[in-house]
Amino acid sequence: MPMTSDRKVATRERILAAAGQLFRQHGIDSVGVDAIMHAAGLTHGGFYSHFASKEALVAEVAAAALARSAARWERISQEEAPTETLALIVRTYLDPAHVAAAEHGCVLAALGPEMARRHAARPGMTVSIRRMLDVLARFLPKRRRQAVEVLSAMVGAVILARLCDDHLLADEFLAAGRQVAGVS
Amino acid sequence: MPMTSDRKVATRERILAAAGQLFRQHGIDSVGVDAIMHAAGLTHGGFYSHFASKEALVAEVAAAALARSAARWERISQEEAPTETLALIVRTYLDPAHVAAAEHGCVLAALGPEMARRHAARPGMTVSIRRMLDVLARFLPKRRRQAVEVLSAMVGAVILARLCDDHLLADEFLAAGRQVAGVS
DNA sequence: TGTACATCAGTGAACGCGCGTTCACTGATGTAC
DNA sequence: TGTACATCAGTGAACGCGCGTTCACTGATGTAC
Repeated sequence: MPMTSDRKVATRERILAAAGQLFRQHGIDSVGVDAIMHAAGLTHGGFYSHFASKEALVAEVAAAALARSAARWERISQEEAPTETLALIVRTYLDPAHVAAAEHGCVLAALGPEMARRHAARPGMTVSIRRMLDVLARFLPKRRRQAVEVLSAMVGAVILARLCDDHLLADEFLAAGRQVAGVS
Repeated sequence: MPMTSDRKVATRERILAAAGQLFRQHGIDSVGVDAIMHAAGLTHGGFYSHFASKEALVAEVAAAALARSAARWERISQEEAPTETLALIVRTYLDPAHVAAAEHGCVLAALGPEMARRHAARPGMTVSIRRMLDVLARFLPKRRRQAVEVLSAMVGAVILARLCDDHLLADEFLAAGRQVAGVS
């Protein structure tokens, strides 16, 4: 085999990362295969050595980017003190920096409705949503029931904060999400 | 003046309604001017007698469709018994029918992130978000603070319910939103 | 009331452009001997 | 170890297509007299 498969895997992951960032920043339909490959340091023709179509890429990006978020929450829950975990997750999520930098933020808040319309993307995202709920539930007094409330409130709050023309109102949404989680 | 201006206003509103429905169903970038005008019973060339550009239409659709939601909440708050208002708004929003029919539902849940990227659309939406918060605050024990929590949770819950591959999990999100609002 | 005129909402062909995808090619790399 | 060969990730020109927008036009309607 010419070219180690390690190298191919690395290139593939560079494409996934570039696409994930550009999709979250500009939306899926506003970013072409050309722009993605350019951001990954390649030319557009090579795209089809890695993915069957742009739609196939979209589904993989959704799954990969959200799995990264879920994995980060799991890592925090293992490495940090149990009393700090929830506050760290919630404060990082409901932070003006997250509102401002959608391209590095949560896929649910950046692309939720767009991904919901692409049926191929949904199974991969559902898996990660469950993992995120599991982490939250372990650190909330009302467990699972409150985990579902907190995730809903966090996603909604970031989306509404990004939509608002007014920083004070945006901050109200972020504070409201923290309130639902019981994090000051 | 040929053609009564009433007729022009009616046509314009037909275009806005058609665009609002198609955008919520398929996303903004997936719907062309051609498809919008066809849905409004016209041909594409006439579009520019009513709007300067597709972007101008998008901003007007965002403002108009969300203003409709705000107006409906206000009407409910005036016409229904005060003890029923909150439950009616919350149960209608967090209903499987709303999850299934995005094209007739709330613009925040159907197009939030897409609209947040279009700066021209944000001022018009912020006005309606405030109106919706004002209605909710009047019927919630913790007033404004809880209104911001409830709107966040409702928007997040519908988006997450649409994203889930699993109806049971989707229903959990809807129930969680009702819980935040204190509506059984 | 009837006729000539002006207006402009709406038509449909045409435009330049960027999209997703294809394909013949290249050249760096791993394998065989 | 050195050489010939096979593989295939990545290149870049080309494709057909649908997009947003323009524009000369038409014909229904309101206005003037």
